[in-house]
Amino acid sequence: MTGQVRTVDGRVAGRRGQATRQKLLDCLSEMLSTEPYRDVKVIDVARKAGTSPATFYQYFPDVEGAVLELAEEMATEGASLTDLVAGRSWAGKSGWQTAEELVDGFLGFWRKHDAILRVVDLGAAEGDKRFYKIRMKILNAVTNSLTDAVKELQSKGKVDKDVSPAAMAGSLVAMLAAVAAHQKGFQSWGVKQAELKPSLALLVHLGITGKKPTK
Amino acid sequence: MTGQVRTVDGRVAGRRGQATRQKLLDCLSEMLSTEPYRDVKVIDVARKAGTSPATFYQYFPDVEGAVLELAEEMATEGASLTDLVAGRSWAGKSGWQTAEELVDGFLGFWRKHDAILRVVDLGAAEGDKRFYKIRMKILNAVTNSLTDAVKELQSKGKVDKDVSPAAMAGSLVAMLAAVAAHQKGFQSWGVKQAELKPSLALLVHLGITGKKPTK
DNA sequence: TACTTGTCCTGTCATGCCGTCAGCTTACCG
DNA sequence: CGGTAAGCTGACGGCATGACAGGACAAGTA
Repeated sequence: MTGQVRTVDGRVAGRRGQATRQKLLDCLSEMLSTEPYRDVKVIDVARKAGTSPATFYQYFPDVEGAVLELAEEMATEGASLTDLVAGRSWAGKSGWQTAEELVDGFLGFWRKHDAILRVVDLGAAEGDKRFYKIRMKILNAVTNSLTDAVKELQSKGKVDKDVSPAAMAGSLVAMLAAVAAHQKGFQSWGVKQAELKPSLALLVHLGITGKKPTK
Repeated sequence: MTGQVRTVDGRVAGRRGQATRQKLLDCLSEMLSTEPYRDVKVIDVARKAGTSPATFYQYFPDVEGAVLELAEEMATEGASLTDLVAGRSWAGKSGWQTAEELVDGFLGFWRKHDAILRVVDLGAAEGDKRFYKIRMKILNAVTNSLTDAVKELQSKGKVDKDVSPAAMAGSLVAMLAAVAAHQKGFQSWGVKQAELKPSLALLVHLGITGKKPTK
């Protein structure tokens, strides 16, 4: 699927080249989690990786290009988020469990990749289609599954027909993403994770099934 | 409350100075809505305002400093968001109306200030306390009111005791903020505003009262 | 009108990052 | 051993940054 890794000027990267490239990505990733995106400079990344700026430009057009690469990587891993919803039951006790595990898995994924996700979020909000696409790729994994769940419940007459499945699923996923992005903020405000998760799970359950969960 | 406007080197700004300062802020605001935050340069803002970079540095320490100024301005205006919740009823039809108007007001405010809010969001997510404080100031207006609403309904026995009012309110507000921030994204994905708002209002109503609304 | 005072703006400069290129070193292969 | 392509870097013009000193300007005073 993905062709060979290539340098900006078209050469195919060999073993050594790929290693250098990866090292640059690793350093960039680390820098993103320790200082503002706006202040990340090519020269700093290069220095940290023990190489020169010119080398950086051999593998990436600019910082944004490298960030996109990191984001793609993460998005691929994010495909596994589908498993949090697909094929699960929303009835009775297992419905509550489904909601809880979805919240748990989502927050965990976000915490793991928070630095790069921040930048993706910004890019998407600024209207950059490339970032938006990546964001969709991650969120769609969950959104589509949730949309299907609502549709199915609707067809069984268990959920009001006037709810738009896509809009409901989208809203819930946006909520999860937002809370996940500001986890630290919530904490410093006095709201503990232990309280946050049940609220989120409750909202997810209410939104999908329209009913209070049986725990 | 706010003392006199001062330049970086301590002089008090007169009428002309304040006008220049404001013009710089206006131009910065406009630039933020037309290009990525990362690419906004002092020299561009100055050029746009018909002045020189040196003038910019007389009023602001850097771009971030100026953005903070814009954000403070907006936060002050955002205090009026409290009115969307304070003193409203959550019972019966008026409860549904409260939810609808909250969603409407919130999305409107966000759309009006989307450019600056993006940057505030990023700053907050990156852990910058100054931005986080501003974000709180805006969201708290709504969050606190919602928290009170939940507490009151709990005391009347209408809502389960095991729900944390703060966590629930915080989650809902985070959802509204997130959806608001990605309004354009939703649209381009095929979800229309007309479908989005009812879903959000429904979730708000469900979250606060625990019950389906009567429309 | 000429002078004074304080505000306001800009020309200029040292510094540092950006992005590119030519050219050197290294690795692989016949 | 020589050829070829990959891999890396020093160096350079260009531009943004941030500081300063000094000029332009408005308003009050004699």
